[in-house]
Amino acid sequence: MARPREFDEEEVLKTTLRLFWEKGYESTSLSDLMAATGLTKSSLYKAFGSKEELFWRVVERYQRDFLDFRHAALAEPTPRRIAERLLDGITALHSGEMNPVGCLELNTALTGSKEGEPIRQELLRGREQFRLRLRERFEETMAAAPLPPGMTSDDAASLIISLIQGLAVQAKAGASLETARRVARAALLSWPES
Amino acid sequence: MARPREFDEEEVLKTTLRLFWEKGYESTSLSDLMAATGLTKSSLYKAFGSKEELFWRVVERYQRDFLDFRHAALAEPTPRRIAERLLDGITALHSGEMNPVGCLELNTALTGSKEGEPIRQELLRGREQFRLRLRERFEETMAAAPLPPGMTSDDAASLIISLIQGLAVQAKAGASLETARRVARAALLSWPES
DNA sequence: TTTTTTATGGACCAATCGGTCCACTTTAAG
DNA sequence: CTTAAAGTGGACCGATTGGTCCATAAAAAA
Repeated sequence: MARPREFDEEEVLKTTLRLFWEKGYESTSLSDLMAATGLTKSSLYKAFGSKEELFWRVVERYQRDFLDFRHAALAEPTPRRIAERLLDGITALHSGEMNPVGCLELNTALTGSKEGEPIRQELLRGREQFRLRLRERFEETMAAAPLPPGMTSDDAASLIISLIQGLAVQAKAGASLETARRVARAALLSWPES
Repeated sequence: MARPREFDEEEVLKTTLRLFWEKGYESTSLSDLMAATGLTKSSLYKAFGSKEELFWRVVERYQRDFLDFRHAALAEPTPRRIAERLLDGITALHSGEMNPVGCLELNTALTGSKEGEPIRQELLRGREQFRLRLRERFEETMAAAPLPPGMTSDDAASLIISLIQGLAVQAKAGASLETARRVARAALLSWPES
């Protein structure tokens, strides 16, 4: 019963996702968002509340649309298969032609002003939560196929997380798809086949 | 033949190193630097030229004082020993009680405004240069002791670099010394002892 | 057609950014 | 003692930051 939106919210979220992904939260300015979406500040704030709320909407979409491979990976029946699918998924994510390089969350989480600290903390919490889920799955599946001898599920989870972050940094630095693939393959050399 | 400095340049560089290290280049403001050093903008600019020139002075010191373990590592006689010393060095760096967490260069290199782009590119160049030196040393020393079977010197160098970056991210996220040590050990499980 | 409700454009805000400028001080050389 | 050179403090600069406010526009409900 009022004036209708002149823009497509989905479209705007898609556009802002690309921006935040590429530059992280703090380095993406309202001006950037306005220029990329064609919207005015008023429309953005009316529709999304604030820069931060818009960001969280975007993170939600990011996880749903681009980090979905994590669920499939965790469902695999052996440690090696889990690790493989995780590293493959990350590699594919970073080499997607249409995707900005790097990881939205990592690009946001590393540095920034004091104002951005709560956001970084929150992202960090999510990452640690995933690490715990990964460790749990390693624990559950190491009966089906062992981890590399001498490696605990905790070691393995931390190692894989470190590799994922490392690959994200490399991607941001311009590493090629082949490089990422070879790193992933090399990292798993000692992981027993199921 | 003029008025003498009222501050110790070494001391100022030490202080600004800590700031840039913790927050990266762009997230460290002139106000931060002034507050931490007790100097005015005039003194800083007179002594160092600009924020960027000061930053490069600081990077120089960082590499000299904190990244020196890389030289020792590259001088080791086998691939595994090289990799070990690199990962140990990074682990020690990130767990130093007096050090800010994370890596000065990584904290600067990931995101920022368009103005900071040249700085990020330059840091990136240095990183790639080190990767090439590492690959070269793997190539030279793999006669003395082999790399893990199926891993080329290029794979190995990219893998170790990825791990180093990953460990830096983890450190920034608050990972403990023990965690870092276990990741390093786990990563090298399949590397033949010399 | 009038009223109500929402959307939009743009002016405006204080705070902060890196950087410049200049008056003033302090020292050593002459 | 004068002069020249360098250091210092602080006012000032334009640009940019995220965010607010209000007048106007548009459409559905009455």
